[in-house]
Amino acid sequence: MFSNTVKYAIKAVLFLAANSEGDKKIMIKDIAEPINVPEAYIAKILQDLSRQNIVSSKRGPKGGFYLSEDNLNANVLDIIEAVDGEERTNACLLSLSECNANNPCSLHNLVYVEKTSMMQKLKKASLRTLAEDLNTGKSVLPL
Amino acid sequence: MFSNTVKYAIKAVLFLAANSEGDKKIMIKDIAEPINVPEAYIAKILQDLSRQNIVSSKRGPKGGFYLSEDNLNANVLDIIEAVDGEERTNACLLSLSECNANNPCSLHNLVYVEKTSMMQKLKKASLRTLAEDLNTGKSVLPL
DNA sequence: ATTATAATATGATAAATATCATATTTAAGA
DNA sequence: TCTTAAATATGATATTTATCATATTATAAT
Repeated sequence: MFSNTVKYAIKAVLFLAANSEGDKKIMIKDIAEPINVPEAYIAKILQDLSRQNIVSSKRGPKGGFYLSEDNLNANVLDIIEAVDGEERTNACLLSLSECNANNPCSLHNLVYVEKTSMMQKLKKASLRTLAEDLNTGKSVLPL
Repeated sequence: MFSNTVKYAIKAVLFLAANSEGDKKIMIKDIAEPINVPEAYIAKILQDLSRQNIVSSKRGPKGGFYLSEDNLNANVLDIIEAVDGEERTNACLLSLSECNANNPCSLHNLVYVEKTSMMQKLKKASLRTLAEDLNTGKSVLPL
């Protein structure tokens, strides 16, 4: 469903959301280990997300990654689109360039409702909320 | 969402479903062109699907690919799983090995309903039905 | 039987994704 | 201001996915 990069990105951002309070910063190695993602790889992804203002960072001693209040208002779809590009999430399941109710691919009618609803859900849930779920034990971060 | 291979496989099989009546056979090149997929690539995919009894084939003159009555009873999920393997379709969105209601990843609660429902739909619709939609103009095959 | 035709098997190449490694830059603290 | 700690930038390697090419095998028709 999602690429490794997207999964890793989501995990890392949610880890930050759940673990950095205020402007407390977390180093790459302290992110990589608990979410079980190769350090150098998650570093590259976080650097990219930082450039795109999905996460915040500071270098030097006592530096690291964190989420600003603004960052916390983002949602999962924002992360997915930052990594994969928007076209990809909106793309037709069979890659028909113009796939819509008037010109539906064979799967469009079948799963359009579910697909749209899924995207909505991913867009509605803020990182703040998801972090709360993690901290109250309502959900867990993958190994 | 799906890999190119899966998309191509679905397109090719649906094309066969919609265009081979009875035991009329269609050659690779006459499949590749209308669905706009590289000939050598779709050849490889169809050979694989043939080995897995998703499609039927016959070599030599007047040979080609077709769907037996039995093949026509399959569904889209069968194709996806033949190409990608079953694990992949059932996998957790964040790759948590044990992701379920008791131990849900951060996205599980959020989209489990939609994801499950989508899989159900892909499983319920037989190739026969989807072919009919194509032939009655209710849906189109991607370019 | 021979020929022509079509899938099959196999392997080579290319492109994209994932992973590893490291020199450079920024900033804190002594 | 020097040292150290952190992200950043960059590029190399590996793996997977996608694509191309071709020799082999089966079969219909002559």
